[in-house]
Formats: sequence, C-alpha cells, structure tokens
Amino acid sequence: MDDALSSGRTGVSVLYLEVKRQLIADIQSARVAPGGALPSESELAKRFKVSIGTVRRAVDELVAEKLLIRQQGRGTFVGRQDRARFMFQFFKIAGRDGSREFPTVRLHSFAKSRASLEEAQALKLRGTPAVFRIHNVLTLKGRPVIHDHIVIAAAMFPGLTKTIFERRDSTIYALYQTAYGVTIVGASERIRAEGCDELTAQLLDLPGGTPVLRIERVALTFNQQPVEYRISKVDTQDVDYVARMDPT
Amino acid sequence: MDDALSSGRTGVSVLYLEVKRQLIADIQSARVAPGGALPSESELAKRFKVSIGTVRRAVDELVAEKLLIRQQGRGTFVGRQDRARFMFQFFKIAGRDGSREFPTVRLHSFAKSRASLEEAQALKLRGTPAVFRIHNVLTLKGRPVIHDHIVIAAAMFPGLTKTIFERRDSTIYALYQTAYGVTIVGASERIRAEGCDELTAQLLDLPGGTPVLRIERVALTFNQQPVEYRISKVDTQDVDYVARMDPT
DNA sequence: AAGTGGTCTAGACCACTTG
DNA sequence: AAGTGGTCTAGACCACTTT
Repeated sequence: MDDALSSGRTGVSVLYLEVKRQLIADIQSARVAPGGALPSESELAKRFKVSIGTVRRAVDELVAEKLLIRQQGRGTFVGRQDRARFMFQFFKIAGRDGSREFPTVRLHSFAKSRASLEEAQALKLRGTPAVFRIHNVLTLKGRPVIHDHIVIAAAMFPGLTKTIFERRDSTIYALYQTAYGVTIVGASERIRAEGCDELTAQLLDLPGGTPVLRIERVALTFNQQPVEYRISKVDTQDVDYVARMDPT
Repeated sequence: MDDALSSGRTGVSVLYLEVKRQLIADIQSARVAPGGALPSESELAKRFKVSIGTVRRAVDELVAEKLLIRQQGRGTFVGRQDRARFMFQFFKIAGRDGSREFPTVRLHSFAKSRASLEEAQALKLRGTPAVFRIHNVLTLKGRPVIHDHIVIAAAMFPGLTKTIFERRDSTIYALYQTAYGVTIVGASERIRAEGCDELTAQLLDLPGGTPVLRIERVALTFNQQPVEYRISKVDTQDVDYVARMDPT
C-alpha cells in the first residue's frame, strides 16, 4: 500500500473506483488487519494523488458494503465478522413475536470427506474435492429449531480440525476471517418447503415428514467466490425467516 | 415546490436531508408525476439555495431507494412501478435452474369484507375495518404455483372494484401508484413452511397437507406506512424463493 | 450548440475523540 | 490542541442526449 494509482486514466476515469479497488486489495491481502485502522483520509488522498473527496467516495462505498467502519474523530477501521454483524446480515430467523436472539450452537458431527456433485457445483469446484462436512444444531429459547449442514473446501481451510472448529470463541465466519483470512462479504439463498428428512427429524425432535424450511446458502468472499455451502433445515413452528425488501 | 429551505440551520446541519425531505414531499404529493422529470440539479440548487453537490447527495440517496431515476444527458425522473421493478424488487420466486419469469395472474375472487384482527394489526388499522380481499393464482410455465391472498384497506382505495382491479394493464403496485397515488417503497416478509390448507390445495392442484412456503408480506409506502397485507402460499416443488444477502 | 447528469478538485468549517 | 471523519461550497471539465 504505497504508491499512487498506476491506472493510465483509461479514457473513462472513475478514479474513485481505482482507489476502491486498491483499498479492497489492501484489506484482502491483510496489509491492514481486521479491526485495524486505515490511514487517514487526507493521508490516503496524498498517497493516491487524488482529492480527499475522491477518497471519501471510495470509502463511502466500502462502508456501505460493511468492509470498513468509520468512527468520527477516531478513524476508519477494517470491518470484523463479529456476532452483531452475523445476526444483522446473515441470521434471518426470528421468533413469532419478532424477537431476535443469538442461537446456542451444538456440534453434532465434523468430518472430512468428498463433495457431492451438487456441493462441488455450488462451491464452483471441479471434480469431487475434499471438503469438511459439519452438522450443527442451533437452539433458541431452549428448543432445537435449526439443523445446519455446512460444507467447505478443505483446500481453503488447511489444517482445520474439529477441535479448532469447536474452540472458536465467536461466529463461524469470524473463524474463517481471523484464522484463514477469508472474509465473507455476502451470500445468496434459495428457500423452499419440504417434509423433513430423518436426520433432521431426529436432531430437531420432530415427527418425520413435518414441513420444514430448507435454506440453501452459498456464502461468498470477494469477487463472488463461493466459500461455504450450507443447508439449513428450520422448524418454523415458533420462528420465521424474516426478509426486508428495501430497494437494492 | 417553490421556496428555499425554511429549516433554521438547527445546529446540526445535514442540509442534504432537508433537500431530500422536500423532494420526497414533492414526489408523494404528486407535484411531480410518476415518470415525470424533476427540475435540473442546478435549478434545484438555486431553489433550495444550496450548492449543486448538496442536491446531488440528496438525489443520490433517492436514486438508491429507486424513487428517482437518473439518465445522463436527459434528466432525473420519478420512478415508476413497472414490471421490471416489480420482478427485481418484489418477486423473489425463480425456477430451480434460476430462471425468472413474469407470472400469469388469474383472479380467483374479489370481495369486500371486514379485516380479521391479525390483518388489521398487520395494516396498523384499528378495529375491524372494511377491506378488499383478493385471491389470485399465479402460474409459471403453465403450472399454478402461487396462491396469493391480498388484503388492502378499503379506505385507502376508494371506489376500487373487481373490474378496475382486473383491467389493470400492469402490476398491482402500478395500479396502486397510478390510480390511487400510493407508491410502494418497500416491504417486509416473514416466511415459514407449513402443510397446505384446502383452498390452496385446490387452487394449486396439490394433495392436501403438501409442504408449502407461506410468505407473509406487508408492503409499505412512505414513512413505513403499511398498505397491503399479502399471504402467498408457494408450491416449491419446481421453484425457490431466492434472497441475496448483500450488506445492508 | 445547449442542456443534462457524472466526476473530480481544493478548500472551508464543523463535530467528535484523544492526549 | 491536534487529528480524525462529516458536511458543504463553488467551480472545472467530461460524457451524453436532444434540438
């Protein structure tokens, strides 16, 4: 993170996008660690040889994308995958009354095996590569309501073990970020209703065939690269999946 | 839409928010019609006695909220509730292969009656007010897959009849906007899985009790005011509800 | 050619945090 | 008091659309 922008002013300027790309590169390569402070805006303006307004525009977008956090009077910091952010951005389950609560997570199984074709496709991997396969049971208000099946490429998380996974002190996405430098920036989900399978019935203590929500999530890092494929089965007798449709 | 900003610079400035409020008021009161052009940015800057950059910031946000549409070289226009926008912002159902298609809509029933307690609460109305109650069947690729139950306050749509409703030439939200000046700006949804009821089974040609997606939507106009309460039952054998989780 | 939005600049002044 | 982000200004220049 040292020099002015190299881009040869390619006809169509959009200087601020070049600044933004540089900042993303600096975040991605961990030249600035999660939680760490960026240089001040005037400093960045000097380095990139642009006006401070142009830096602000680039930073504005990164703040909107939650990669950076501004604090007036203090500075601008690299965003962290903490609990609050997880609850806000990724955990869409709420009680009938609208209550939102961080779930208790119990690891049911952790294994290394080969991806199915469907899983490999979702993760954009070729063949049937080695993956970690994790089953979790999430509890809300003392009742098991979610059965998560998580699949991640072994190649992206070298040396991951059951112990490391269990001993994490925050969210799974925080583990990805701090231990493997993999920042989840978004996800896409596909949801449907189905009669629940046997494993889910057992884990959630439901009669077989009870209608459950099936949420298929692909979590993405920079450049839309898939990181995690997760299938959640949700017992929606007491909870809902809540979505807001603000103009995108 | 005539004078400079009246706000007495109340300590904390945020001038651009004042401009934004003014512009919203102008849109809401239909001083500028849907599809119509706003005055140019320099014109607005003069009227509001602010710099053009401040106008731009206000307009930027309204564009992000899809209330305004900018077209370089042409002008800035008030957003319309057309099919494209409906598909993009509100219609979240896609085929297994990801295909998105505008559904064929068949009116099943149109009636005026009283709101249930639950409906009144969702629409933030007191007592059990008169409502229009509409059942629609939506078809994709020749198969009925969605059963919509729509509830709207009669008071907000005076003179609405089955004929007016059926003869609309675009989306329901376009009808709200053009015929009643009610612009839908967002919605919140609660989703769960349940065994399908009898009416839905009949309309979607399903065996009773088949797991279906139940989507409860409250569509909102300005100031988060509820306009429409809609319960959609979706047969997710061939389609999914798709959601993107970009940082909000 | 005239008018619109789109980008960028250079700087003023304010609000807030820290030492 | 010094340093940071937050708002606002006044203007230059560019890209695009319309006449």
